[in-house]
Amino acid sequence: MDSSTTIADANMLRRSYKLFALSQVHLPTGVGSTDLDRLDPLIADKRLLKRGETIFRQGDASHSLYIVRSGSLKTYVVDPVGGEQVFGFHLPGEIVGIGGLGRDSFLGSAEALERSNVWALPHAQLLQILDQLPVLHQQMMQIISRWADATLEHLVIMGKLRALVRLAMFLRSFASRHERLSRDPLNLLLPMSRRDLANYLGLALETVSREFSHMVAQGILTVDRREVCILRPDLLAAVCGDGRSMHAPNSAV
Amino acid sequence: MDSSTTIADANMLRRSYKLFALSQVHLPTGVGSTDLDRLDPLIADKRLLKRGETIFRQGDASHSLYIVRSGSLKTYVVDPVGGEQVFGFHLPGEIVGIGGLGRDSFLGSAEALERSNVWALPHAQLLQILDQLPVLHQQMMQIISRWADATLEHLVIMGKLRALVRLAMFLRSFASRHERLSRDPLNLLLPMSRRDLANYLGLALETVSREFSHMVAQGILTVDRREVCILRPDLLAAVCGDGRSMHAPNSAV
DNA sequence: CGCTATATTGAAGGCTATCAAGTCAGGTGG
DNA sequence: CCACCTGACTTGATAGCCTTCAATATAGCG
Repeated sequence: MDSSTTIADANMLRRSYKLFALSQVHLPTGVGSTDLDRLDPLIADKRLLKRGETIFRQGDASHSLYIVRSGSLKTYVVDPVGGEQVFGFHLPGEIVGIGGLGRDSFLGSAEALERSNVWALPHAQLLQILDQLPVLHQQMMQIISRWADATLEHLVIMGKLRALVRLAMFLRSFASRHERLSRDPLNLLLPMSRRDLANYLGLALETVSREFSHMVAQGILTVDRREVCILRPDLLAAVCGDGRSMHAPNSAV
Repeated sequence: MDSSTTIADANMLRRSYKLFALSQVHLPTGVGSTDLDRLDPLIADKRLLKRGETIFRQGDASHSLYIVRSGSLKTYVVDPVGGEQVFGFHLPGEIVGIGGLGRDSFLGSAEALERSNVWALPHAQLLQILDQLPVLHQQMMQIISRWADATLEHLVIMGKLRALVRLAMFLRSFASRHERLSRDPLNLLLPMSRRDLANYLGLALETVSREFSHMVAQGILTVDRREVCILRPDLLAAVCGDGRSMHAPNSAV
């Protein structure tokens, strides 16, 4: 990295960070909600969604990316026959609609899991900004990169893992996202229903419930509705590590 | 176009070429073999891989993008415990990068399934090529978008579909890629082993073999080792359409 | 020619889906 | 305020698809 470039871009970067502040990308300390708040007047399209409302639906014309400001969303596709497949849950600071980039329409739908605030960022505006500030491309790439990461992780989970391991891996992943939001990574509040979670994990609703109970019985966590408390992070990690295949010995403490 | 835009795009591509990693996408249709052939003298690093050799391995420093010229590859990740998960198979004309996807190192590995020719596009050369083929600038998002398409299709397959349906969907998808290569879409030559295919589909090796036999028994196709002949495309499509859930009646013709 | 890897096929068992009943929380209306 | 109802969740029993173990057959290869 060339330092003069870094310095020269510093100003633009600071101005532009507000676009991506608190996004999925880790930002330098000091770039916080203040910068994001300065973006406020630039965002023309702000929406307050109630539970169950959608930002966009599969097939809608795609012209914007969306930044979750509060609340949470799920994204999913409906396959031709009517089956639904959830492929992500999105917390504040995260960006949805990436699947609509470079296409005329969205690949899937995005629905609010609770009362949520969402900011729309039109592609045109985004491209204009990126053209003027190449430095931001790295930010953009990291955002897309994170999205790809999450998708690949999802694929691994769906691949050939036992139900217990799938749930454990999800909880660990969700906990780390919780932490990024300065929330307690051991006290999770799941915004999604058991049905959505089960769908995401490629399991039946009842199986998810059963595996929750299983971990509670082992003292790994406590569960009260959608409130999950991780009592033994070490055991939770052990569950993920052990269950590599289909045949995991129950003897695994 | 002004120079600043060009520079901006170049930066964007420089930052983002790693995103092509693990993609199943084709080059944009506007970049056909003619254009690829024009690139020939520009490509310094052309590699002939034997079966089992890798272009790159998970964790290697990522500095190049790869175009499959002949043969075929598989991309996969090895999860911490040793399990392997195949993400995709890549035919001629398709792009395989590696990608730390926004990182410095590759997210997975790419291995030749047969004797294959692969062109490497190091960072510096990529920039030159992009200057000569500005169409790539405009279509990069579409390439990413196609990658997203393929990944989501993979997710749907792994989600909650019966083994028979997974295999049928894969065959249809593979047939369409065959067709894009001007090959007979009804006479497939699968480059991957049953093990890799099973892994990709999230099934056991034997299950894939069994479902092949099942379709043969129904007269949908003939199978001889890795040679698959689709006799009844209509029935194959019906299999995909019917088996939406876990409980598909065997009565389906 | 024999060895190895790949693939097919069979049998038994397990993990998970499905069906079903029951519990609980939240919202509504009398 | 309370009864009722609806939806979300839990728990149990059964069935089924797929995995695993095991044996066999065939193609590729030195």
